[in-house]
Amino acid sequence: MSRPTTLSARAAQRLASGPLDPVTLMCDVCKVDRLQADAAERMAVALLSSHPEFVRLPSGHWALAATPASASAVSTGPGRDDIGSESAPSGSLLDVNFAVVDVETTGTSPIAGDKITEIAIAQVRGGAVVDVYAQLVNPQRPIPPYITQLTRISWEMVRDQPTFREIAPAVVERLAGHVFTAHNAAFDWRFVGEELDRGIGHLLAGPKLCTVRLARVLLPSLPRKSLDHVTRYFGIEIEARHRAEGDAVATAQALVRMLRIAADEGVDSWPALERLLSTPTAKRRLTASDRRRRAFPLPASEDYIA
DNA sequence: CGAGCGCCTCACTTCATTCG
DNA sequence: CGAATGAAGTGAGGCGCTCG
Repeated sequence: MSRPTTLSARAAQRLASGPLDPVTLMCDVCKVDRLQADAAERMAVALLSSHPEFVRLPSGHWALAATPASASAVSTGPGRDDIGSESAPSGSLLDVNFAVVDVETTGTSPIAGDKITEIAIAQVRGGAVVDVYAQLVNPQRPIPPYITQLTRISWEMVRDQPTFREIAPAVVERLAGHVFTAHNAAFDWRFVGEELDRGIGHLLAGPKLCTVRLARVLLPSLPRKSLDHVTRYFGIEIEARHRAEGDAVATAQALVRMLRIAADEGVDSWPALERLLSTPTAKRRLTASDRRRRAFPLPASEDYIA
Protein backbone atom coordinates (compact mmCIF):
# COMPACT_ATOMS: atom_id res chain seq x y z
CA MET A 1 0.00 0.00 0.00
CA SER A 2 1.46 3.34 -1.00
CA ARG A 3 1.84 6.23 1.43
CA PRO A 4 -0.25 9.33 0.69
CA THR A 5 2.03 12.13 -0.40
CA THR A 6 -0.26 15.17 -0.37
CA LEU A 7 -1.77 16.75 2.71
CA SER A 8 -5.34 16.16 1.56
CA ALA A 9 -4.57 12.52 0.78
CA ARG A 10 -3.04 12.18 4.23
CA ALA A 11 -6.19 13.70 5.76
CA ALA A 12 -8.37 11.32 3.77
CA GLN A 13 -6.38 8.36 5.06
CA ARG A 14 -6.66 9.57 8.66
CA LEU A 15 -10.42 10.14 8.31
CA ALA A 16 -10.99 6.71 6.79
CA SER A 17 -11.26 5.32 10.32
CA GLY A 18 -13.81 7.92 11.42
CA PRO A 19 -14.40 11.64 12.14
CA LEU A 20 -11.73 13.66 13.92
CA ASP A 21 -11.59 17.06 15.59
CA PRO A 22 -9.55 19.70 13.73
CA VAL A 23 -6.65 19.75 16.21
CA THR A 24 -6.08 15.99 16.14
CA LEU A 25 -6.52 15.85 12.40
CA MET A 26 -4.20 18.73 11.52
CA CYS A 27 -1.54 17.59 14.02
CA ASP A 28 -1.53 14.23 12.27
CA VAL A 29 -1.62 15.68 8.78
CA CYS A 30 1.13 18.22 9.43
CA LYS A 31 3.11 15.87 11.68
CA VAL A 32 3.35 18.33 14.55
CA ASP A 33 2.87 17.68 18.27
CA ARG A 34 0.45 20.48 19.01
CA LEU A 35 -1.62 23.22 17.40
CA GLN A 36 -3.83 25.96 18.80
CA ALA A 37 -7.51 25.21 18.26
CA ASP A 38 -8.24 28.27 16.13
CA ALA A 39 -5.12 27.72 14.01
CA ALA A 40 -6.06 24.07 13.46
CA GLU A 41 -9.59 25.14 12.59
CA ARG A 42 -8.36 27.61 9.96
CA MET A 43 -5.88 25.12 8.55
CA ALA A 44 -8.55 22.43 8.26
CA VAL A 45 -10.94 24.80 6.48
CA ALA A 46 -8.18 25.99 4.14
CA LEU A 47 -7.07 22.47 3.34
CA LEU A 48 -10.32 20.55 3.23
CA SER A 49 -13.24 22.84 2.45
CA SER A 50 -12.51 22.98 -1.28
CA HIS A 51 -12.40 19.18 -1.56
CA PRO A 52 -15.85 17.62 -2.01
CA GLU A 53 -14.72 14.38 -0.38
CA PHE A 54 -14.54 16.07 3.03
CA VAL A 55 -17.43 17.34 5.17
CA ARG A 56 -17.49 19.27 8.40
CA LEU A 57 -20.00 17.87 10.87
CA PRO A 58 -22.21 20.04 13.12
CA SER A 59 -20.01 18.92 16.01
CA GLY A 60 -17.03 20.62 14.38
CA HIS A 61 -15.37 17.30 13.53
CA TRP A 62 -14.24 16.53 9.99
CA ALA A 63 -15.22 13.36 8.14
CA LEU A 64 -15.17 11.79 4.72
CA ALA A 65 -18.24 12.62 2.67
CA ALA A 66 -20.61 9.73 2.15
CA THR A 67 -21.44 10.88 -1.38
CA PRO A 68 -20.12 13.64 -3.63
CA ALA A 69 -23.47 15.44 -3.53
CA SER A 70 -23.52 15.74 0.24
CA ALA A 71 -20.29 17.70 0.20
CA SER A 72 -21.84 20.76 -1.35
CA ALA A 73 -23.73 21.37 1.87
CA VAL A 74 -20.47 21.38 3.81
CA SER A 75 -20.37 23.76 6.71
CA THR A 76 -17.02 25.50 6.90
CA GLY A 77 -17.43 27.67 9.94
CA PRO A 78 -18.17 26.77 13.52
CA GLY A 79 -21.65 27.69 14.66
CA ARG A 80 -22.37 29.89 11.68
CA ASP A 81 -25.03 29.66 9.01
CA ASP A 82 -24.17 28.73 5.48
CA ILE A 83 -25.78 30.20 2.43
CA GLY A 84 -25.87 29.25 -1.18
CA SER A 85 -27.44 26.21 -2.71
CA GLU A 86 -28.05 23.61 -0.03
CA SER A 87 -26.90 20.74 -2.21
CA ALA A 88 -25.57 20.06 -5.67
CA PRO A 89 -28.28 20.88 -8.21
CA SER A 90 -29.91 17.88 -9.81
CA GLY A 91 -32.12 17.43 -12.84
CA SER A 92 -32.01 19.41 -16.07
CA LEU A 93 -29.72 22.44 -16.38
CA LEU A 94 -32.85 24.40 -17.34
CA ASP A 95 -34.13 23.85 -13.82
CA VAL A 96 -30.94 25.06 -12.13
CA ASN A 97 -31.07 28.50 -10.50
CA PHE A 98 -28.01 30.61 -11.24
CA ALA A 99 -27.20 33.83 -9.38
CA VAL A 100 -24.82 35.77 -11.62
CA VAL A 101 -22.89 38.10 -9.35
CA ASP A 102 -20.71 41.08 -10.18
CA VAL A 103 -19.08 43.39 -7.65
CA GLU A 104 -17.21 46.65 -8.02
CA THR A 105 -14.68 47.23 -5.28
CA THR A 106 -12.08 49.67 -3.94
CA GLY A 107 -9.23 47.31 -4.93
CA THR A 108 -8.32 43.70 -5.43
CA SER A 109 -7.71 42.32 -1.96
CA PRO A 110 -10.48 41.96 0.62
CA ILE A 111 -7.87 40.68 3.08
CA ALA A 112 -5.98 43.96 2.72
CA GLY A 113 -9.18 45.85 3.55
CA ASP A 114 -10.61 46.53 0.11
CA LYS A 115 -14.42 46.73 0.13
CA ILE A 116 -17.38 46.37 -2.21
CA THR A 117 -18.73 49.63 -3.71
CA GLU A 118 -21.50 48.09 -5.82
CA ILE A 119 -23.06 44.65 -6.17
CA ALA A 120 -25.46 43.22 -8.74
CA ILE A 121 -27.09 39.80 -8.82
CA ALA A 122 -28.84 38.62 -12.00
CA GLN A 123 -30.90 35.50 -11.40
CA VAL A 124 -31.09 33.07 -14.32
CA ARG A 125 -33.57 30.25 -14.64
CA GLY A 126 -34.89 28.27 -17.58
CA GLY A 127 -32.44 29.91 -19.96
CA ALA A 128 -33.55 33.46 -19.17
CA VAL A 129 -32.66 36.32 -16.84
CA VAL A 130 -35.65 36.46 -14.49
CA ASP A 131 -34.57 39.10 -11.95
CA VAL A 132 -31.83 41.69 -11.43
CA TYR A 133 -30.80 43.23 -8.11
CA ALA A 134 -28.30 46.09 -8.06
CA GLN A 135 -27.17 48.22 -5.16
CA LEU A 136 -24.46 50.82 -4.56
CA VAL A 137 -22.67 50.18 -1.25
CA ASN A 138 -20.93 52.54 1.13
CA PRO A 139 -17.49 50.93 1.51
CA GLN A 140 -16.70 53.01 4.61
CA ARG A 141 -13.31 53.82 3.15
CA PRO A 142 -12.03 56.10 0.34
CA ILE A 143 -12.25 54.99 -3.27
CA PRO A 144 -8.88 55.31 -5.06
CA PRO A 145 -8.97 57.74 -8.04
CA TYR A 146 -8.01 55.06 -10.56
CA ILE A 147 -10.93 52.92 -9.38
CA THR A 148 -13.31 55.86 -9.81
CA GLN A 149 -11.84 56.37 -13.28
CA LEU A 150 -12.45 52.70 -14.11
CA THR A 151 -15.92 52.25 -12.61
CA ARG A 152 -17.17 55.88 -12.56
CA ILE A 153 -18.23 55.19 -8.97
CA SER A 154 -17.19 58.10 -6.74
CA TRP A 155 -17.31 58.66 -3.00
CA GLU A 156 -20.14 61.15 -3.54
CA MET A 157 -22.22 58.38 -5.12
CA VAL A 158 -21.79 55.89 -2.25
CA ARG A 159 -21.56 58.24 0.74
CA ASP A 160 -25.29 58.05 1.52
CA GLN A 161 -25.76 54.44 0.41
CA PRO A 162 -26.23 51.50 2.83
CA THR A 163 -23.22 49.56 4.07
CA PHE A 164 -22.78 45.93 3.00
CA ARG A 165 -23.89 44.78 6.44
CA GLU A 166 -27.23 46.53 5.87
CA ILE A 167 -27.86 44.91 2.50
CA ALA A 168 -26.45 41.51 3.49
CA PRO A 169 -29.89 39.95 4.16
CA ALA A 170 -31.05 40.93 0.66
CA VAL A 171 -27.87 39.45 -0.82
CA VAL A 172 -28.29 36.24 1.19
CA GLU A 173 -31.90 35.95 0.06
CA ARG A 174 -30.90 36.21 -3.61
CA LEU A 175 -27.99 33.77 -3.36
CA ALA A 176 -29.81 31.09 -1.38
CA GLY A 177 -30.66 28.08 -3.49
CA HIS A 178 -28.68 29.38 -6.45
CA VAL A 179 -25.39 28.46 -8.08
CA PHE A 180 -23.01 31.36 -7.40
CA THR A 181 -21.90 32.38 -10.88
CA ALA A 182 -19.47 35.11 -11.98
CA HIS A 183 -16.87 35.98 -14.59
CA ASN A 184 -13.65 35.02 -12.79
CA ALA A 185 -15.83 33.71 -9.96
CA ALA A 186 -13.03 33.44 -7.43
CA PHE A 187 -12.71 37.23 -7.34
CA ASP A 188 -16.39 37.96 -6.61
CA TRP A 189 -16.67 34.93 -4.30
CA ARG A 190 -13.77 36.22 -2.20
CA PHE A 191 -15.27 39.67 -1.78
CA VAL A 192 -18.86 38.58 -1.16
CA GLY A 193 -17.71 35.81 1.17
CA GLU A 194 -15.49 38.15 3.16
CA GLU A 195 -18.17 40.86 3.43
CA LEU A 196 -20.90 38.40 4.49
CA ASP A 197 -18.63 36.80 7.05
CA ARG A 198 -17.45 40.14 8.41
CA GLY A 199 -20.91 41.73 8.29
CA ILE A 200 -23.32 39.12 9.59
CA GLY A 201 -21.23 36.01 10.22
CA HIS A 202 -22.55 34.04 7.28
CA LEU A 203 -20.22 31.78 5.33
CA LEU A 204 -20.59 31.49 1.60
CA ALA A 205 -21.04 27.84 0.61
CA GLY A 206 -22.50 25.76 -2.17
CA PRO A 207 -21.79 25.25 -5.85
CA LYS A 208 -19.88 27.89 -7.79
CA LEU A 209 -19.59 28.41 -11.54
CA CYS A 210 -16.93 30.49 -13.28
CA THR A 211 -17.88 31.73 -16.75
CA VAL A 212 -14.20 32.25 -17.62
CA ARG A 213 -13.62 28.56 -17.04
CA LEU A 214 -16.78 27.76 -18.99
CA ALA A 215 -15.53 29.89 -21.89
CA ARG A 216 -12.14 28.16 -21.83
CA VAL A 217 -13.84 24.82 -22.31
CA LEU A 218 -16.65 25.81 -24.68
CA LEU A 219 -14.95 28.58 -26.69
CA PRO A 220 -11.37 27.36 -27.13
CA SER A 221 -10.96 29.35 -30.35
CA LEU A 222 -11.53 32.63 -28.54
CA PRO A 223 -8.05 34.15 -28.02
CA ARG A 224 -9.01 35.81 -24.71
CA LYS A 225 -11.80 35.00 -22.29
CA SER A 226 -12.34 38.44 -20.76
CA LEU A 227 -15.94 39.60 -20.38
CA ASP A 228 -15.40 42.03 -23.29
CA HIS A 229 -14.27 39.24 -25.62
CA VAL A 230 -16.92 36.72 -24.57
CA THR A 231 -19.80 39.21 -24.88
CA ARG A 232 -18.49 40.49 -28.22
CA TYR A 233 -18.30 36.89 -29.45
CA PHE A 234 -22.02 36.45 -28.71
CA GLY A 235 -22.96 39.94 -29.92
CA ILE A 236 -24.08 40.94 -26.44
CA GLU A 237 -24.05 44.65 -25.73
CA ILE A 238 -22.96 45.71 -22.24
CA GLU A 239 -25.14 48.64 -21.18
CA ALA A 240 -22.62 49.96 -18.64
CA ARG A 241 -19.22 48.26 -18.63
CA HIS A 242 -17.51 48.15 -15.22
CA ARG A 243 -20.77 48.83 -13.45
CA ALA A 244 -22.14 45.90 -11.47
CA GLU A 245 -25.56 45.72 -13.11
CA GLY A 246 -24.27 46.05 -16.67
CA ASP A 247 -21.58 43.44 -16.15
CA ALA A 248 -23.84 41.02 -14.24
CA VAL A 249 -26.58 41.13 -16.87
CA ALA A 250 -24.07 40.73 -19.71
CA THR A 251 -22.43 37.82 -17.89
CA ALA A 252 -25.86 36.25 -17.34
CA GLN A 253 -26.66 36.54 -21.05
CA ALA A 254 -23.29 35.01 -21.94
CA LEU A 255 -23.99 32.22 -19.43
CA VAL A 256 -27.29 31.45 -21.13
CA ARG A 257 -25.58 31.28 -24.53
CA MET A 258 -22.83 29.01 -23.23
CA LEU A 259 -25.35 26.72 -21.53
CA ARG A 260 -27.06 26.34 -24.91
CA ILE A 261 -23.73 25.38 -26.50
CA ALA A 262 -23.15 22.91 -23.67
CA ALA A 263 -26.63 21.47 -24.18
CA ASP A 264 -25.84 20.98 -27.88
CA GLU A 265 -22.85 18.89 -26.77
CA GLY A 266 -25.09 16.75 -24.58
CA VAL A 267 -24.38 18.53 -21.30
CA ASP A 268 -27.87 18.79 -19.86
CA SER A 269 -27.40 18.47 -16.09
CA TRP A 270 -25.31 20.09 -13.37
CA PRO A 271 -23.17 16.95 -12.77
CA ALA A 272 -22.52 16.76 -16.52
CA LEU A 273 -21.50 20.42 -16.51
CA GLU A 274 -19.13 19.81 -13.59
CA ARG A 275 -17.60 16.89 -15.49
CA LEU A 276 -17.19 19.09 -18.56
CA LEU A 277 -15.42 21.75 -16.50
CA SER A 278 -13.10 19.21 -14.94
CA THR A 279 -11.75 18.16 -18.33
CA PRO A 280 -8.43 19.69 -19.41
CA THR A 281 -8.80 22.79 -21.57
CA ALA A 282 -7.72 22.79 -25.20
CA LYS A 283 -4.78 24.99 -24.27
CA ARG A 284 -3.26 22.33 -22.04
CA ARG A 285 0.14 21.51 -23.41
CA LEU A 286 1.84 18.13 -23.32
CA THR A 287 3.55 16.88 -20.19
CA ALA A 288 7.01 15.36 -20.39
CA SER A 289 5.45 11.89 -20.37
CA ASP A 290 2.98 12.91 -23.07
CA ARG A 291 5.81 14.21 -25.25
CA ARG A 292 7.70 10.97 -24.89
CA ARG A 293 4.63 8.94 -25.79
CA ARG A 294 4.00 11.13 -28.84
CA ALA A 295 7.62 10.69 -29.93
CA PHE A 296 7.50 6.91 -29.57
CA PRO A 297 3.84 5.94 -29.87
CA LEU A 298 2.66 2.47 -28.96
CA PRO A 299 0.59 0.62 -31.51
CA ALA A 300 -3.18 1.06 -31.15
CA SER A 301 -4.50 -1.45 -28.64
CA GLU A 302 -6.64 -3.21 -31.27
CA ASP A 303 -3.58 -3.85 -33.40
CA TYR A 304 -1.28 -4.70 -30.58
CA ILE A 305 -0.82 -8.37 -29.80
CA ALA A 306 1.36 -9.01 -26.78
C1' DC B 1 22.11 -8.23 -6.21
C1' DG B 2 22.88 -3.97 -8.37
C1' DA B 3 23.12 -0.95 -12.38
C1' DG B 4 20.63 1.09 -15.99
C1' DC B 5 16.61 2.49 -18.06
C1' DG B 6 11.88 4.09 -18.80
C1' DC B 7 7.64 5.52 -16.92
C1' DC B 8 4.93 7.92 -13.71
C1' DT B 9 3.60 11.09 -9.97
C1' DC B 10 4.19 15.01 -7.42
C1' DA B 11 5.90 19.48 -5.86
C1' DC B 12 7.53 23.56 -7.30
C1' DT B 13 8.08 27.34 -10.60
C1' DT B 14 6.79 30.18 -14.33
C1' DC B 15 3.65 32.35 -17.17
C1' DA B 16 -0.82 33.99 -18.76
C1' DT B 17 -5.05 35.80 -17.61
C1' DT B 18 -8.64 37.77 -15.01
C1' DC B 19 -10.38 41.28 -11.98
C1' DG B 20 -10.70 46.15 -9.71
C1' DC C 1 -0.64 48.63 -11.21
C1' DG C 2 -1.18 44.53 -7.83
C1' DA C 3 -3.52 40.23 -6.26
C1' DA C 4 -5.12 35.86 -7.15
C1' DT C 5 -5.65 31.82 -9.73
C1' DG C 6 -5.07 28.10 -12.98
C1' DA C 7 -2.53 25.91 -16.70
C1' DA C 8 1.58 24.23 -18.17
C1' DG C 9 6.68 23.29 -17.78
C1' DT C 10 10.36 21.25 -15.21
C1' DG C 11 12.94 18.30 -12.37
C1' DA C 12 13.37 15.06 -8.49
C1' DG C 13 12.42 10.81 -6.83
C1' DG C 14 9.96 6.34 -6.57
C1' DC C 15 8.85 2.16 -8.78
C1' DG C 16 9.20 -1.81 -11.75
C1' DC C 17 11.48 -4.21 -15.27
C1' DT C 18 15.52 -6.16 -17.63
C1' DC C 19 19.99 -7.76 -17.90
C1' DG C 20 24.64 -8.93 -16.59
